[in-house]
Amino acid sequence: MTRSQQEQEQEFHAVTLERPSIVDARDAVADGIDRGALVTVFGRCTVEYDGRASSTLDAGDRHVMLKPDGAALVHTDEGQQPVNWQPPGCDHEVSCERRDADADRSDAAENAGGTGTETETETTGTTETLTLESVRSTPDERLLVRFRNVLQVSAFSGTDETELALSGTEEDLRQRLLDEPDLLEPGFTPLATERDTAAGAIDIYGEDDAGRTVVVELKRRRVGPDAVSQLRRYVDALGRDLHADATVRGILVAPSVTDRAKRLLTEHGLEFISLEPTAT
Amino acid sequence: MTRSQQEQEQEFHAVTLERPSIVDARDAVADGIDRGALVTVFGRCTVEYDGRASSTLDAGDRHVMLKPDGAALVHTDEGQQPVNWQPPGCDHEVSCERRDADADRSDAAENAGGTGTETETETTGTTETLTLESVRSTPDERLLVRFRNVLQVSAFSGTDETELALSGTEEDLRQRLLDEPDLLEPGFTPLATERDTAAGAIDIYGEDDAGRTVVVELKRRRVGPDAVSQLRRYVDALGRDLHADATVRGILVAPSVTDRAKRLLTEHGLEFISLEPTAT
DNA sequence: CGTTCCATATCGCTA
DNA sequence: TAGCGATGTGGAACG
Repeated sequence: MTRSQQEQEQEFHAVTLERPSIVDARDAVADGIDRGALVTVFGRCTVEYDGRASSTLDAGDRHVMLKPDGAALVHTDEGQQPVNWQPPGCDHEVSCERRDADADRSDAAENAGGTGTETETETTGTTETLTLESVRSTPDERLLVRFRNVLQVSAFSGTDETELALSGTEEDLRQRLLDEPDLLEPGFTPLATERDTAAGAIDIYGEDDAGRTVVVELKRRRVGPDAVSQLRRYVDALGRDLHADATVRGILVAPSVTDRAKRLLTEHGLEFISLEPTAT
Repeated sequence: MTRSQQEQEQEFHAVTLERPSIVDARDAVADGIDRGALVTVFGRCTVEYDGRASSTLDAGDRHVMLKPDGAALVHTDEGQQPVNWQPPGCDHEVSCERRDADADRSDAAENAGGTGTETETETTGTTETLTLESVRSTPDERLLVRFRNVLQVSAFSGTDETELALSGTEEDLRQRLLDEPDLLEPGFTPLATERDTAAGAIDIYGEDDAGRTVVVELKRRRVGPDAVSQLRRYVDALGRDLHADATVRGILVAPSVTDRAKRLLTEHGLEFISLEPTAT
């Protein structure tokens, strides 16, 4: 094995502790963070969040992931979304805390202090907690996870230089229409994309065969009222930007529209063309 | 230890395999899924998705989570969001596949078939893959993760009966305004919430001290043009629903607005009141 | 189921 | 950094 291969191998590994002590867990998490690893902790914990909003979560068994870019994720056994999280850019800190054994059940006891209740209880078995804290600024946000029981700590190292190749996006729909403008209507001529107006940028700006200005708003999927409002904003703004007498057509391009959106389109003299991001 | 405690203990545990064989990994994943555990796999894999859109991801080291509710998450070491995923409601399947060693680098070789290239290569060391597949319908979607190298498989069992307590939401802002209507303006009287119109439901519907109809749209944070359009839709719709001569005021309530939104408000004769979800 | 709208939305781009 | 709009948005409430 060459030196290069050794280094690569060294980068691709996992360290796992099962049922570690709180202190061992702390050391493993700290080491993983220091080495730029992706760290996971599974166990019984409470969660507190304060920042754009505030939340608390009582004790339960959850999976926590700390990423080297500063992101933090707390997952329960349900849902695609984490129950609590922190965006990339945070500083992760890990520590041990000696807490009142009742504190995790009721934060009312948080300020009780060492009043002799630090003995073990039959339900918790320990008064020590593994504390994970992820903090960032702009906006100021703080996530706090306290484990009273840790079943597993892991630190994963690896490489991922690849990029996702995705198709079926609004960008694909745009290319499809620019490649074949007649899909909108015969004689349509695209003149610009992302054309700026006082209300924002128009997806596709062009002219119809009669020389009338056309504003095209693209959506990759079935649309509701919000997309109609968006198109309307652009048509209004362009009408002001150009002469007051100029005729501006607004066309929504999407696979389909809801009934309410259809009504709004009609109400405001806007049009709809059914088109999907990829050819069927 | 009582029987009840034993059962509870049995529910809270983790099974971990480090550097398992592909076959052992398959068995551990299958067992975890069968037992309703949260299963994680870390290793070098490729990912394919097809459904609402389509995507492919070349080989890299990633963390995969399979939840008992059918959700699947593929995480790299960066970003809060998974690089690929599947929503709850999927069926997870796990299997071993014998594949052409080059197949994971280029799917062009996928249909090559057994043409004698199944010998091990120096870079992969094996031609077997651990394949995770998560499928659902409505819409038809399929996620396929193929591991060439598995560093860890874990299956976590636990309980989480708690619910998140969250504050600082739009609902809090609504309650704040309903409790103290003068925060909007002296003499404001709320008459209904979620009042339905042809354009959708109004957050708060009421009257000012002069008996004029008031439409209030709430946002928990700083708003842009979309919120103004939304308010405008409701005001327009209510104007049609009521008599044509009725005066309808539209008031946007949020912590702050962007310049462009401010301009749109003025353009359409709408108003703005600065208010946050929670008292400062 | 589909529709509608909120979200600690997140993410990428641009001025 | 803030604004703006897309997202395989996800999720809940409602019809």
